[in-house]
Amino acid sequence: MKYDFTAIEAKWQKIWQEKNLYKSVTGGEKEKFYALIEFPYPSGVGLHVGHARPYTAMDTIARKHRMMGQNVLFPMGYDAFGLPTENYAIKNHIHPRIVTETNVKNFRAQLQSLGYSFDWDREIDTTDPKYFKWTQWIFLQMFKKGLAYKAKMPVNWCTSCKCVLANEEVVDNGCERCGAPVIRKEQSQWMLKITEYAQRLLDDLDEVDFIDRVKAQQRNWIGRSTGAEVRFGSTLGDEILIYTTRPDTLFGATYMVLSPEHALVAKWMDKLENAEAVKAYQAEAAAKSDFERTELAKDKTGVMLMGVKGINPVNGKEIPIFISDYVLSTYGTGAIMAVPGHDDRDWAFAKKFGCDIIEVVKGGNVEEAAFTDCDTGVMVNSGFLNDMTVEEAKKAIIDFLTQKGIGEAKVNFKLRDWVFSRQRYWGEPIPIVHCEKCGTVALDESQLPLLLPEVESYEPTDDGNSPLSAITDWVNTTCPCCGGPAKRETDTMPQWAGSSWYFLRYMDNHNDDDLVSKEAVNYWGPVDWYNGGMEHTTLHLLYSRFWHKFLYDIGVVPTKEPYAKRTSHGMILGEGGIKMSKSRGNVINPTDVINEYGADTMRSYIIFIGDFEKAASWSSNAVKGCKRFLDKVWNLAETVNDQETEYSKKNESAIHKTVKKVSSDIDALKGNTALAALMSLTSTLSDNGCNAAELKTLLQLLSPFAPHICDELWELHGFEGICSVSQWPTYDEAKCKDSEIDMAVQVNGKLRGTIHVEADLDNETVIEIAKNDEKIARFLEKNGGNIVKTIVVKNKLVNLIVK
RNA sequence: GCCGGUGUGGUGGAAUAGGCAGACACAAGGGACUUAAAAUCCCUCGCCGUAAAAAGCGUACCGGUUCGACCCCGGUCACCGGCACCA
Repeated sequence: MKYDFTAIEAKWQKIWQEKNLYKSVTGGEKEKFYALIEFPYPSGVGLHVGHARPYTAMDTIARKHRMMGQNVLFPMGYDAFGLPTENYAIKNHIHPRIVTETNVKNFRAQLQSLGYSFDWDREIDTTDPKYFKWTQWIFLQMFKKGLAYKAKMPVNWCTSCKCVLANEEVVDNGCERCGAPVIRKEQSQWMLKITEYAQRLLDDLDEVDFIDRVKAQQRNWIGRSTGAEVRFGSTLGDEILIYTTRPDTLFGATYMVLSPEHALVAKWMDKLENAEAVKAYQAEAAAKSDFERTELAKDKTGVMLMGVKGINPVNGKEIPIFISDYVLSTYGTGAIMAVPGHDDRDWAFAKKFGCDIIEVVKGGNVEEAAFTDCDTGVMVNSGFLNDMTVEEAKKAIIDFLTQKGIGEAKVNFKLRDWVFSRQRYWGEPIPIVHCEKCGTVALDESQLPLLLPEVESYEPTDDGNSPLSAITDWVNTTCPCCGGPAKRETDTMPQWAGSSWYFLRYMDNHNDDDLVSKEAVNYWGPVDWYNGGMEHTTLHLLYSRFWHKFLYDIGVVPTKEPYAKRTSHGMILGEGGIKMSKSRGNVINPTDVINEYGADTMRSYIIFIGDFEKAASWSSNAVKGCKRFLDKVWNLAETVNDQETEYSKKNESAIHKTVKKVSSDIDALKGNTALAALMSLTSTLSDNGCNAAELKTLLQLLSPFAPHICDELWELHGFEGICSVSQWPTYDEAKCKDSEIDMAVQVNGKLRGTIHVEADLDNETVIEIAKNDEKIARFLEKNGGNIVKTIVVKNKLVNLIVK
């Protein structure tokens, strides 16, 4: 019989579905295992091979854990709100809901054709009102706790999407999604106070098993720094609050810099002798895009404020004050003390503007360059701090500032609050109304979900308003508080909203009364293993940790962290290592591969392609290699016609070794070497002859990778039950050893031969055999010398040291 | 500049509690089967060298530790990812 993968795969996908084979039930005796992958955005293009990599890898893990007897939750859903759907809808005059439905249907079919063992009863869709009811509910809870607030502020505005972006969504000064330039725009926006959770988001990284690069990237993004806030005086009487990480260098502060937007500048404007120049600089800075502001980084610009001086609180010295855009209004206090002797930027600025440079830490030459790498230095020119180390001085100055009431220790974060509103149609409506009398009022929970109105046009507007603002029927409503006329909030939520909690909904997706039941979340939480893309590290992954901590605080979830473990996969590149793209025409469609070679080949190849964490390039030839392997397995199975239940002596150790290797490799995300081991085992069994017991184990080990062919061969050989839910084979450590082995023989650390010996011989015997080996003996004779030392690594090698 | 990572045959990649570098596969070459092709099977396949061996060289580069280093340590270079005037 031929290996007819098309028929086999259709047959088994149907059986799995009909039997609900991969259903997970909440509760029970079995140990739970919650495996999660990032749900896709169902775009019109369909599933990409880039999706297939993490999905297939996690499917092998889920399948193996299920076979090991665990209760596995492995769900799938759709993150379906978002701009591409909306843009497609606008262009083709189809409602985004219809577009979404079509795309989801297509995605589901593609996912099923790959044979993933999802529990399809738990499928979710973020655009389903039954789902986004709870997204809105969480927003309301945040609003009630003061974590969601509206603020007018400069925001990132994507010129193409006509919509604001979160800081996390700006990449290289462009839009993360479409790449169009991002400009700054003053606009009133909904914000979420993620900064309130900054310390906890940082601290709790210690408690989770995330790969290091994810942790490092999140730590970087949160950007904690410690230092002090210090109140400087001014000759106009106002206090100037600055933040510094180097309070020890306070005596070296020779000038101050305020950001151009700093409130004191406006306050002082009337009294400034050069108000015109100052205003001109402010206007110039405001007109600069973020891109220009960073482009010009090397050349410092600024204007001195004439008519006011700062007063250094530790020595009473009057120092000049500048405004310059190298000081950011959004970080710290928007004002700094400049210590040119020990900060590169201050040094560059001081040189250009002729400010004094004072050395306060010995060790460098501050006339040549700022001495910044000075942790081990000793203080000078610093009054009572003189002769202290930098570390001692930091402590002493903070004590001093605190005592005198002119400053205190302060922690700062780079993390900013999350800009949460979007001026687009296809997102969750924000369940808020604006009432002239009562102000900003939350909808009553009983009014959730707040549905999107039907509209004729979803076109975004240039004036910064959402398309919803034009739907007066919908906008005009009554205030839930006073019953008077009120207007609905017309901005919608960003795509990251629905994905910030979706893993909770999988646990209990049919619940109409709660976001998730206590029973379900206590049983399934936290996610045991979450795999996803590195590109989400400071977006979705951080946001969802934040939401989860909030839900923990209000008692909805029992754990501080949503995910116990996080791994990440590398990209799949096109043939020759070039990025896949439509314009290059090198995009691989999984469906084409499945049609030509079958899902099992597709799955095997995507696992075999290389190191899971690294980028890998597609190779059509290598796909054929995996097909050949499955053909070999098929052909091998055809040679088996006995009813044997024990492994043969000949194959025993090979089988045990392979069970061991495959078992550990799957959980180490090393499916590539697991498959290599299975290829070797298949060759061994082909050479030695294969009995039913051996075939059975081979099929079980291969099943997580290529489940269809294994279920089919299992059935053809009359094994009991279904292979993909059979019990995972075990191995005996003692039987993983060969009775005879090859050992390397080195002389002075260089390989000179090998000996074939019984395993586990004692050192003396091995050394004797090695010395008397023909090749070695000849070598020793030729090169002379006495053996002065011998090293034996058991069952591996002998090293003879000769002088 | 800061943080993280990577560097191994023609190619994808194996091998790290320091112990035979190149598993497994792709490509290439040779052979068998075939009227022929496809498929399949067998052999070769790091460099250099040889009739064949042997010897020599080889995991980005330089150096160190060790009986022994792709692996550990110090330094250098290249590339990839993230952040970036964050005081």
